[in-house]
Amino acid sequence: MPVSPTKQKIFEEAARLFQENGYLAASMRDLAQRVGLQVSSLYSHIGNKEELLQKICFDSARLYLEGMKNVEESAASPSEKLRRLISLHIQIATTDVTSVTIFSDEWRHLSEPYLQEFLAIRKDYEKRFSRILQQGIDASELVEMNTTVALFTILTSLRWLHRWYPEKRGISVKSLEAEILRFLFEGMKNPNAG
Amino acid sequence: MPVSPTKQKIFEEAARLFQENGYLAASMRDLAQRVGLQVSSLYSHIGNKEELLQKICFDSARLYLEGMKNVEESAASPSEKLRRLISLHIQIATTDVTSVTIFSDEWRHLSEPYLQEFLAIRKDYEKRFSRILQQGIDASELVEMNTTVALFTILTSLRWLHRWYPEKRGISVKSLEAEILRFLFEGMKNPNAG
DNA sequence: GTCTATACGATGATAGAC
DNA sequence: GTCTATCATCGTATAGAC
Repeated sequence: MPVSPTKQKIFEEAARLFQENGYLAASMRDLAQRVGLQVSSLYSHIGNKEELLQKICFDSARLYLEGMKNVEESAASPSEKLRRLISLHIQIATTDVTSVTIFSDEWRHLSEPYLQEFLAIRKDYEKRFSRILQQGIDASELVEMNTTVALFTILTSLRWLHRWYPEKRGISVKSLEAEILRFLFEGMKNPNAG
Repeated sequence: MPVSPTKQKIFEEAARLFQENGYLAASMRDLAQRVGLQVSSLYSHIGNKEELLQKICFDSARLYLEGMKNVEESAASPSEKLRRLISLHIQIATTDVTSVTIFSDEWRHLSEPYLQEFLAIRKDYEKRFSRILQQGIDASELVEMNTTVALFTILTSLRWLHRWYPEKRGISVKSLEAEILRFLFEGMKNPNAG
């Protein structure tokens, strides 16, 4: 079903506004001005402010979950799956910047029951991510390590991209990805160090 | 100069409140209730709400800068300096949880000129961190790599600790630190992989 | 669907008595 | 320094005319 152009624009401007100011500091008055409507007119298209946040958060979550599903169903080795997951995060962070920022930082302003639902999805994602790490260890492709520490170090380490990338387009996504993958897999120590 | 006990308590409760709710969602009414005063009485001790945020942000910044200075002035090798810096971050994140959370996430609500001042300090810190990375590369202790990517990957990768640590005391700071240092320096690939 | 007008609560902050 | 009382402002959201 098609979404009306006005509604479309409201969601787009909301994403930009939430990213710039944060959800709480972004007012419906600001949003209305950007869209070119009176505040009350917004409510002909949406129910309330949080609905905007919900859509952004759960749409982003879906991107990650779909990516995870693809990776899980592939026949790749555990470490190759891991590479693809990291690549997925970089891809999303660099192509859907506004959404990812909100998804990453503003989900905490969801009200119940959406907050619980969101956290459950995230926990599920982390669990499936951890499982792949463990499979890599079991297959001796990855070194023996605490998978919880590894999980959060990996996931968190990718969370500067969506804030940093829009400003510094000097580096291509391709080489950025190669650099990050090398860092996480090989570490930064020179193996030939004296 | 000593700080009055009431003022002390106001700052402590503010730190906790800001951490739990975020700066914007934390109201002076909430704070007054926690301190056990009427709202107006708070203003006998502080000028305004943002003053609380400023103190927390710049106090935290000072911790990192002092740590950086100590490391820079030491005679250690570049990679040893890097180890100490990472250790510093882990130390601060696990001992000063409330402040670090606010320092990490809520600085953006500083108003001018404090915001600019804060960003300048942070930029200075990142520059000095990068310099040590570059020295490590020049000394062949670290592998050839993009120092910007490395910088942000390292700094960001440590930013889950202050959110995660308070709940999961199962692991000691010592072994947490060892695990993280190993991950960042050696990577997660098994060097003996077939 | 958009407008004008408005309701209504919460916010940070102040005035002035004690 | 603390209190009670109050202010001005801004927030989300609604009512009802066109």
